[in-house]
Amino acid sequence: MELYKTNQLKIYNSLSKSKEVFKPVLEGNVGMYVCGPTVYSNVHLGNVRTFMSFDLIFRYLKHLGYKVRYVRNITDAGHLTDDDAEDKISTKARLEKIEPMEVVQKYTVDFHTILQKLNFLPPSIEPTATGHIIEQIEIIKDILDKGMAYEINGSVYFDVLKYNETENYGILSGRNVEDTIENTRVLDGQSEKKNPQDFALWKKADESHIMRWPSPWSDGFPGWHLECSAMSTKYLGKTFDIHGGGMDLKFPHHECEIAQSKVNNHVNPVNYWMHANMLILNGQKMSKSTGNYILPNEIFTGENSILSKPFSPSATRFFMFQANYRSILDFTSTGLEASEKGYIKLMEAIQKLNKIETSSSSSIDIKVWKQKCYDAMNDDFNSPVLIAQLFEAVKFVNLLIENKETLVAEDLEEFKLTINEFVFDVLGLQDEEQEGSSDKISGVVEMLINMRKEARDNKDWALSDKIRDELAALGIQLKDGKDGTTFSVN
RNA sequence: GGCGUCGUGGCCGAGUGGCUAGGCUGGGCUCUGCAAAAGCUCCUACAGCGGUUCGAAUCCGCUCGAUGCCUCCA
Repeated sequence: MELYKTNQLKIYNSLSKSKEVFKPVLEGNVGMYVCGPTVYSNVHLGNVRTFMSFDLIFRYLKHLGYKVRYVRNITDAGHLTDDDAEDKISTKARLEKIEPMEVVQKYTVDFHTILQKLNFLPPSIEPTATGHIIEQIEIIKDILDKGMAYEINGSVYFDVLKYNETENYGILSGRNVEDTIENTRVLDGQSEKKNPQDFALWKKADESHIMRWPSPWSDGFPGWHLECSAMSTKYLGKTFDIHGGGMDLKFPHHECEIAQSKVNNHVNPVNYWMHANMLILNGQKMSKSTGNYILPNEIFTGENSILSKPFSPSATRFFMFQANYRSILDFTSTGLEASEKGYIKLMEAIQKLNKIETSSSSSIDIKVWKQKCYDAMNDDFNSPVLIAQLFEAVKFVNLLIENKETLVAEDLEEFKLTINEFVFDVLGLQDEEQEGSSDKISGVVEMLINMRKEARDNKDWALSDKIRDELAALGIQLKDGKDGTTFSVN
């Protein structure tokens, strides 16, 4: 039987600001849409955090036995910048003297490379904005037909005030339109809009604009928020289960998506809105535009002044998951160091699992422990609490090795299976140490361990310490236990 | 200015009324030829002020501080 039938998953819904029991539209199936990156520069660690949070969510939903269709888009059409009315991708193209789609290609490849290093599962569908211009134009036509948008000088704008007469613009972000009127800054080039809070569905392109498509209104490009409505509806339906994204997209992006879809389809597009919180650096949000960011590759190579050393992808994943996805997380080198040590400790315990011997009785209640793991994840994907339970398991492993605790064969199997499922399938960690050391190296080290044992038996401390110290210098640490010596590669 | 979020022990980070996070660091003990590893153990905190309550880190109010959004942003 599928696990979701016996596990009550609760999800924090940004729309209701509370945890709700998760009930998908279609039993056993989940439709999830996450706003992907705008591919005009290298993806930074802050971007990665959001996608990693949803990678965890995707993995756990799958683990529970749901059939998940996970759609994560690539925004390759660019968005307007506020000062020059030129979109980001064509700005970058001019700067680097290459074609816009070349920029898109370059940074899409970078995005995929980074996520692969970090052991992300690929989404089910990864649609692009430029591949769905026709769908977007159709939605604009429909919104115009329904009288919720107006055309001026070849551009089309959504009429927020009119929409708000019958619907609630601000339902997600907690704003009300009256406040928005008073507090919207006056920006240049927006005077053609009826009201400052109206947002563009279609923008007419001026002569210099490279990325442009024909439409009934002008040669131009789609507005800021339309692509996600178009693609989520196309692949997941008018109402789907989960829509995710970074906290900074809540307003206006997601608010606008709701408005567009509501007019277009007369139903609420999303049942559960999920927002991942920001990763901060030097006390401020990581952001491309302010230059306050760190790139994943800089972590893997250690080439950044704030880092004391390089850190592996799995250590980075572990660091992220030691905080809840809804909390602000502060990125520091010392924080990563602490997580790395914890991660190594966990991996070492897993390597020791097959050395545990079975017993005629169990002194640990594995079912109780296992349930705590599920309880943690069922409580809005509480990965830090899951990790705390995994450290409980580490303690168990060490005690079992020393025969201070015992397990019968059946319990031991369940214990091993549960650890492996949560560590590798759900958290998506990898045993990098194991992969780094080949069988040949293991054989050589085992040989040296045996030689050292002979030396120790002969009380030849000079030789035994020499073997130990020289191996340590090579990054191989020997660990003397009651039942012999083991080693780990750093 | 408006709409939010947050303020937990040396550090990072869970925790929404009474019971415990967990990791890292540091101290002690056990084990060990020594060391490391491992185990046990100690350092027991909730920004401030007031209120509700038999009882609050947890609920309410105010103050202070931090931060996000309000313009593209994960």
